[in-house]
Amino acid sequence: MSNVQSLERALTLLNIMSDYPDGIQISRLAEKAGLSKSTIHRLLGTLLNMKYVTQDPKTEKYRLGYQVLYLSRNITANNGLISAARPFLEALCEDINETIHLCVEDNAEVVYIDKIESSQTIRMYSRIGSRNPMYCTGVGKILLSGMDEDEFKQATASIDFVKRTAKTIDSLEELKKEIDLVKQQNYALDNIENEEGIRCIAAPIRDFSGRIVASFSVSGPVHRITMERIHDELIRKMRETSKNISRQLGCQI
Amino acid sequence: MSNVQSLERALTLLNIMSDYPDGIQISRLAEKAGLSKSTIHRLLGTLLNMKYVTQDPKTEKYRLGYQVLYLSRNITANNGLISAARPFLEALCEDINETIHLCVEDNAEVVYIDKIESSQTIRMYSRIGSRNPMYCTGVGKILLSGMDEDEFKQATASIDFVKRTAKTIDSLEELKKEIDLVKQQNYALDNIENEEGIRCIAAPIRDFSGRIVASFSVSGPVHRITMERIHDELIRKMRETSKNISRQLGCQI
DNA sequence: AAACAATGTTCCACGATACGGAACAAAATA
DNA sequence: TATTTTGTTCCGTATCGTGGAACATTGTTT
Repeated sequence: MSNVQSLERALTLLNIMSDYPDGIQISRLAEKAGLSKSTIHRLLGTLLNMKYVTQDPKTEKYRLGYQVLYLSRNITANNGLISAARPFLEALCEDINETIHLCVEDNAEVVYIDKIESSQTIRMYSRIGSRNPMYCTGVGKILLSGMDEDEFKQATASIDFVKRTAKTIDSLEELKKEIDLVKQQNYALDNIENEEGIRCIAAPIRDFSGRIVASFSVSGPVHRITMERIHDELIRKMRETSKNISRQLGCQI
Repeated sequence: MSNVQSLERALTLLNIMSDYPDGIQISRLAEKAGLSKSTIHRLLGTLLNMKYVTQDPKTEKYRLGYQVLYLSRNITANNGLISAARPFLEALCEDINETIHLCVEDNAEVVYIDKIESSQTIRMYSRIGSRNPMYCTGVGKILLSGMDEDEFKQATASIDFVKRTAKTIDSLEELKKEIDLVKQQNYALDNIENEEGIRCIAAPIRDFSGRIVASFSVSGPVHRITMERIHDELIRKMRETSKNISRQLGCQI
């Protein structure tokens, strides 16, 4: 049940390195990872040979290698989705000028698989590939609302409800109620439930069979994403975009 | 000097999995990798825990996980090359208003590491991190032209020449001739050799030692990228930009 | 339905292999 | 020049990864 030690360590090194796009030296890596230099050195040797890491020819620091890009090129299970959705999300972004995220579910979490940035100076911090719980995000609620009973049970079985803000949902009963609401209105809010000062509205993306396969969201600071704006403008535009992308995927609704 | 066994094996599994975007089961992996099922199972366990791999909830097949996306996000972000080249490429794009790509070689393929989009409505489809063969692209020819004999041999040893269009180069002899030409003129064309209706011109980027470390290209539909325009305008402007970026990297030429 | 095949998972004893301290080399800093 | 920091190599040890075997589960064939 425990991890393969050397592998876990090496992957941790990759994770760390991804935070240092300009490279990082062995000693720092040793500190960060809490490992001896010789261990790091050995693991880096293999990572270098396998092209998962490169050594900057000038600074001699270690950086992630292009093999990682090579891998990511074929996470195409959702690549079709991403390229289908992008033009619509870009149009929406241009229209409302707020950050937009595209998400899918993975292991009962929300994963951000694409992102369109607004030109606003105050931007969301987020990162493609990063994760969030489902119970406190609009995109998560949407994905939950598309699940059948079994899937829902599994996805919510081991939730550790943490009150991230005053408004965070913190019980299963409450969550179930909320999801019922989401099913009715066909959009979901994260009304300052995940991060202080951030409000967010999300809508579903359905495939040919009508199943919800992804969700997208508009998020931003509460003073820009007001409840008025949501009702006057955003709900309508989200529905529009939701319908357009879903149609692109063959959804007949 | 030898690799950490378990790590090398696990990375090989990732490489294999990247060829199966819809997932692959343990037994197939065992075949492909020449390892026992139990070993694969154990390694996959750690890869799953670290989110480098996911298991498709329906088919139970294993696919690359989103952690790989997370990693790849920042590879391109601050590559010194990219940030050095970007302002020049942006200026060039603004000037000629066509899509521009920045590429490096990796594993005998061209990898697109940056892209500047024109405001034209008819755009190239491409994606950062995607790959193309070297023999049928302008950027590839440039990178080949910068290789010494050994490197060239290795990069061209296992080319599978596919006639993507009527004009695609489809033999090693022809390719060698073409590369000799490229060396002389210091730019390369993809004259509708990769994709129907698309023409492209590429130029090298050299580092402090004069070595070609990257290439960039202007591509677009043949009716905009005409041979006249190439000779009257583009060759000159590409040379200019090539020189400027290379100087930025310390190249003295 | 029964027999069979293929696949995924768990267990375990063995020994190969990954481990980290130490010692060394090289470079940066004082 | 002395001193600290960083990268690399070496090696004895015990830990950790290994693959076979046995079991469980599912799908296929007769």
